[in-house]
Amino acid sequence: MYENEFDATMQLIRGKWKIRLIYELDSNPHSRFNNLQRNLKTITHKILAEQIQQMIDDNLVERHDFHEQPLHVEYNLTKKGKSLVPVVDVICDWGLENIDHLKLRETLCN
Amino acid sequence: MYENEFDATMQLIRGKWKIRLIYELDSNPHSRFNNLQRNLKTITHKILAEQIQQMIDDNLVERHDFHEQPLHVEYNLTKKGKSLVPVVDVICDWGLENIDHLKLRETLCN
DNA sequence: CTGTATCCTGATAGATACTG
DNA sequence: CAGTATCTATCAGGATACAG
Repeated sequence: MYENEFDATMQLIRGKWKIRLIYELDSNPHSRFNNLQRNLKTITHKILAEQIQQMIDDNLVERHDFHEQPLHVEYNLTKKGKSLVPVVDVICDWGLENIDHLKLRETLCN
Repeated sequence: MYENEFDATMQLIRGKWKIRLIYELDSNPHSRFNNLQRNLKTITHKILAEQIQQMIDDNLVERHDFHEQPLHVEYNLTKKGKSLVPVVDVICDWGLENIDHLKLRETLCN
């Protein structure tokens, strides 16, 4: 149960790393756990696992286990997850226009 | 200093009540403190003051003190604040399409 | 009417170590 | 390689009381 559509949507993307994950999985489909951790640089192992799990629960990400040894698991955006990309883009674009670039450590969106 | 444009923008709208405030001030300009508290129903006095103050600091809201007795203060969206309305709308719209309506306590956007 | 200070609680993130 | 468990730090939100 959510307050409203906004809160409901925000809960899906609020997490500190979730947008990064959306962009990451959007540009690099079939990413493996280690790939993601490497690309997100400062993210913690535990936090990555946590945020991915939430996104799976929210049906934003799907997990494909190859049942190989050593373990081989790949992650992808679901259709629902992909549909969030343009939403996130709008937020980024507003930021690009309205946030002082000197205050940005890095640029995420085009 | 922010991580990126997305984080920077999110910080402005992340607060639990900020979108409500944006919509509220957008549809009812020149709102007074009591008005806002009444319309947001379950918000706490202290939290309202806090979130408004942050939005003033972020240059999203402007405060007009009439210097009357008893105190008379009105709040408005700044130009920057108004420019966030379409961004927030996009988030709401995505929610309208993707969140089960049965799980929503109320509807915020058209 | 508007605003501030104190204290408390729950959620989120991170460091670290352990498991199959 | 992928995932879990424990413990800790931080912060946002809220209850309540006080102040100009």
